[in-house]
Amino acid sequence: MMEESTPTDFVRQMVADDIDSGKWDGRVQTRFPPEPNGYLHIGHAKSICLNFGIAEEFGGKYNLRFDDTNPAKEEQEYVDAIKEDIRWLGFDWEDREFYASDYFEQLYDWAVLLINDGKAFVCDLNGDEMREHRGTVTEAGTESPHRSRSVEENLDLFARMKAGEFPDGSKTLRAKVDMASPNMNLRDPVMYRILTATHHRTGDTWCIHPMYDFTHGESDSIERVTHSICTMEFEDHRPLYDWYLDALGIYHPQQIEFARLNLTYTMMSKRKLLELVEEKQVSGWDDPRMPTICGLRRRGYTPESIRAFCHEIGVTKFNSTTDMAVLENALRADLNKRAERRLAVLNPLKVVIENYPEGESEELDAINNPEDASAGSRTIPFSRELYIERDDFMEDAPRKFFRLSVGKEVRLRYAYFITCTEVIKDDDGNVIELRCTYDPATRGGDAPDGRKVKGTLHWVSAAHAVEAEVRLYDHLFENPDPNDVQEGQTYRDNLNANSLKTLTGCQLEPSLSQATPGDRFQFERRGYFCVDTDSTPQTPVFNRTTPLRDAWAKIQKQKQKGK
RNA sequence: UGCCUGGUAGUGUAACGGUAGCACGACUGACUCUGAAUCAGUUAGUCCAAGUUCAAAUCUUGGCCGGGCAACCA
Repeated sequence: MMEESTPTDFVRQMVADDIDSGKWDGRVQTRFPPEPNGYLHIGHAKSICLNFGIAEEFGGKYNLRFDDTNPAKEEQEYVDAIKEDIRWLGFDWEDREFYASDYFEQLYDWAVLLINDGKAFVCDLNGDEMREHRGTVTEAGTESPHRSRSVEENLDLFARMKAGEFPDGSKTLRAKVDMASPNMNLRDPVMYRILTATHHRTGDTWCIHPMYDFTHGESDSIERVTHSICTMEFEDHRPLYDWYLDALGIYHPQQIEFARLNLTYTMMSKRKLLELVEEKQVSGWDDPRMPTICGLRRRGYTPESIRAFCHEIGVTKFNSTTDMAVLENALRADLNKRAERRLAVLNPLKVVIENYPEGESEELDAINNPEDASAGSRTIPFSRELYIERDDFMEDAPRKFFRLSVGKEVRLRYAYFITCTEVIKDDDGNVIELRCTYDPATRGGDAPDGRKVKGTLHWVSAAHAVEAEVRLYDHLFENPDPNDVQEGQTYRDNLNANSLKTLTGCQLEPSLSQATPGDRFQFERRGYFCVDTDSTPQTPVFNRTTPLRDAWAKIQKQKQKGK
């Protein structure tokens, strides 16, 4: 149990207080209630980590419950994807996988009970009429003309609604609360609507389906949930949550609201994410630029980094936007510790070592992960013709440029010191090849005479290299707030045209030919990369998960600004 | 305009009437066979105004500003 680990946020505080006071007999029971109408995103991860994390920390249980009361929008595909994502995040709900639709029978009985108590009635108003009767935020609504129907008539009508005697939308069951309430949710809310659609679980058994408000608290009650944690937009619904439970006189959990996650350069709106997918702005829900769990997974994020992030950002009730850099920091911190290093040249420039014998090669030792000795080492082949990164060479190099240029000596990582002697250009003046010499005495990367070089470059042996496609990703949106657009524009106008750059002809060290989809590496001096699901042994495809911090790029950027 | 909520460095958060702290970012510097990582340091904050108190980010009152709510969605 909790020893000295003090509560870190107001929700945990509340749970700890309840344990101390014995409010729920020391029990902690939470739930994560997704609607299976879309894919989970990083915002859901925050909720999952909160709900499930609290149960874990306080020795309680957590349920996965699908809030599937709207067959028009929900699909089995989403149920499967949601389960996969939560499992990947590292949570196990054991046998506690529930569906609101499992409670339809009980919910119906409870609705009948409310009718019998005179607390619910069948209403014939259509959508437009109901809207007119609802009033406005400043004016009270007017009661439905059907509000005073007798219990018998209501019972009869509701039974016939269930039996399918009336067309969709022609009648509703409504709670009799208060048409004058300043809280719109309490103005005789709809409990049931007639909606004929095949449900992914109940099929065509039901033509009436309960609304969220009449389902959620009741489901929590059935599952003996102690703390029903949800996002702020349900705060106004809490009075109704409480009203139903009290009217029914059943077990009454506590609803607690927290602020949803916002992240810069992306968005969490399920509706808009769906639009991006449907409009083919991205390749799918798992496009590596998407904030979805499956997108992050394909991008190369680790579940551990996502959980660490969710822990770091805390939980409050005020709306805020977390800097994407915080997520990236959690990612790099994790990957730095576990990703094996490899040498990979993304934009190859050919280098010929003139004093290295033709047709020969040798194996050099390379450390797999300097942060983890147990990762061991590997060998990489070296030969006369190599590739280095194009921007590791400059003809007119500034003083601070520590890399290669004519007459300068640098180290090839784990290999030799080389000095550039000549630049070869094509007819247009483009650099197409460098001629260099190497110092055989520096084998392994150290000079016996103790001389130092300022730069160390990554490289691959041309003859041994594996050719690959590499996809470079950047923010999906230009603006930190995608919805910050001019009049008449939408978030679409904010899409970053350069969010995906595909590089072909990249040259990787040969050990990478063994990599399989999902494998993560650090390409030294470049960033963290993972093998994409599109990858095949013939044409390997790597995604750049995130670049390494780049002090040199920063210096250049500052110089450009200064000019 | 009514109701519900909330305002602490640039950003995200902590401080439970008693020294405003942490993380990310930014900026220095050290170290370096990754211009990475690591280490050290700098920067910068209680929305405003009154009040209560020996003492207020915290309590009171009044402003100001932000978010949510008028689906037979969740």
